[in-house]
Amino acid sequence: MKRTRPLKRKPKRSEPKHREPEAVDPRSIDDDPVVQGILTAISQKRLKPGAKLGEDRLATAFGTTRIHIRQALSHLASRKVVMQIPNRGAFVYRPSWEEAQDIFAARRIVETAAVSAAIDRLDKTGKAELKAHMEREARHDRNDRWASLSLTAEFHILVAKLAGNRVLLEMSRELMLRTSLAIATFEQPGEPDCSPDAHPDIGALILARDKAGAIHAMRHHIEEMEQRIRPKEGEDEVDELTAIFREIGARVRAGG
Amino acid sequence: MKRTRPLKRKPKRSEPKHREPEAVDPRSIDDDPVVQGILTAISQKRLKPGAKLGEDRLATAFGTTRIHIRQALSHLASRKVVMQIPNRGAFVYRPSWEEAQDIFAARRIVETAAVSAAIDRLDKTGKAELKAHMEREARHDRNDRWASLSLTAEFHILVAKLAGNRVLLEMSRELMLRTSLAIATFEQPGEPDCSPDAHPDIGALILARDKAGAIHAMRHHIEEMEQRIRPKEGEDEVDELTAIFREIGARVRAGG
DNA sequence: GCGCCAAATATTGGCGCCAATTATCTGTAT
DNA sequence: ATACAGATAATTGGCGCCAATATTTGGCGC
Repeated sequence: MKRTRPLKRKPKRSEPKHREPEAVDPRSIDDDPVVQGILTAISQKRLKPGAKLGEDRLATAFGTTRIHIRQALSHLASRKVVMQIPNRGAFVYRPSWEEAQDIFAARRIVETAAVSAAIDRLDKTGKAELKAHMEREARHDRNDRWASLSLTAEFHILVAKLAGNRVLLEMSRELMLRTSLAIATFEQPGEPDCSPDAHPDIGALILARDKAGAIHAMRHHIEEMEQRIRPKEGEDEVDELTAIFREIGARVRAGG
Repeated sequence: MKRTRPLKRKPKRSEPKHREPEAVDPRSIDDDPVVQGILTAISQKRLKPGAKLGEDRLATAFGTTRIHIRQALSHLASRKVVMQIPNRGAFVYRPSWEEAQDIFAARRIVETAAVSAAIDRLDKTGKAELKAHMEREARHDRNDRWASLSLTAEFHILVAKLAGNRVLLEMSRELMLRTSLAIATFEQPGEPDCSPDAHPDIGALILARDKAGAIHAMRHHIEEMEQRIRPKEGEDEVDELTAIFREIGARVRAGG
């Protein structure tokens, strides 16, 4: 009973009728700190596939309640980022070898199409964004593994954004995440995810509006990534989560 | 739990070394009856975009509890099939005009690639499945609108299945659903979703392994669907009850 | 009659408790 | 020492209750 008069934004209330779900801010669960935290932890490979995501542990780490955690986990399960097993809990999703290959194949399809569309509708703003990203990627510290991973993902997301299709952008985001899981599951130790020189090449070809060349470069780039993973048989992961979540939870509480 | 039991403490308990979640039943929430019910109701256009999905009503309708309904609704919200607004409830998702166009553009990308892959790996089983579906579609009752809609969707899903990529298949399923919502939102009354002759043509071209022809036919087919929708300005969406009562009132006034 | 304001109602959101299930630990026998 | 079995702790799943918010209804003034 504190805000008796929030004063709706538009005085255009011609309809005394009710049913209008529009005109409300669609704050999604994607903006949830827990979801964001787990997502970044996964994309930065700080959470390994198969790791257990206990509800109580996450709740104390993020400083929220268990119900909130459950909502976040079931959302991530719907996006196939975590795997929920009845009465056992939630685990970071571990794709099969076939699924990993399918993810890369899907990325070849989606991202080559994104390159094509991005070139078609490339304008001044898009060129500036692309150049700015290439600057950042050229200048970044290659020894900082987390920054490298973030920049790598951002490049592909930026290309999808330049394509101007929000549905395609969503699909690219999902595929990027699942690629992280696929690579984390099947990578050979010590190798980077992307070859460092691929992104400048692709970016330059996009800026030059060389559609065939850019598409070929992107396809080749994704194939190169795919060839760095190998099927593997059995391995058990060790639980190292407490420290990670403690740190992430502290950062979230601090308001980072 | 932190200090719920100060009586007996055995801190000797080690960290839970979790078993690898393999060899468990992968029963997902997609198999949930509520999710399936809402999904089929939407794809059959029995639930219109913007319709309110009240928890209590759904709970009594499906004969289950409210918590179960909430899980199903949040899952569907993660898949962008329903829209959840805080403190207001869940509604059938209503895409914007731009999103509807993006959905069709994404389908052109994904489904032409699916056609290509399907032709590449077409084998005896695939040919048989395709022929069987074409038989069913040729023989079905065109006046049964729900059956027509189901068969239409099944054709596109079958092509995605023949492509042999599960990730691509998931994406096609999502796009089919969202297409249903886009068409239901922006369709002109009285027109069918798919032109009736398009599927046999595409199927025949796939069976003939005419890759360029099949891709072109699929792209044209999707463009044809897209051209049947129009943006609507006067968004005065009259809700169902007022429409019914308006009609009844008119009839009463006319007939005495 | 029309439009705005306030009480009443309905619906959603969240938290605590307890049952069900799983995983772990301990004890005993081979 | 290993293996099996029972007991016990920990974790997840589900339900009821109650607060918070939105929607509808009723009332008042113009």
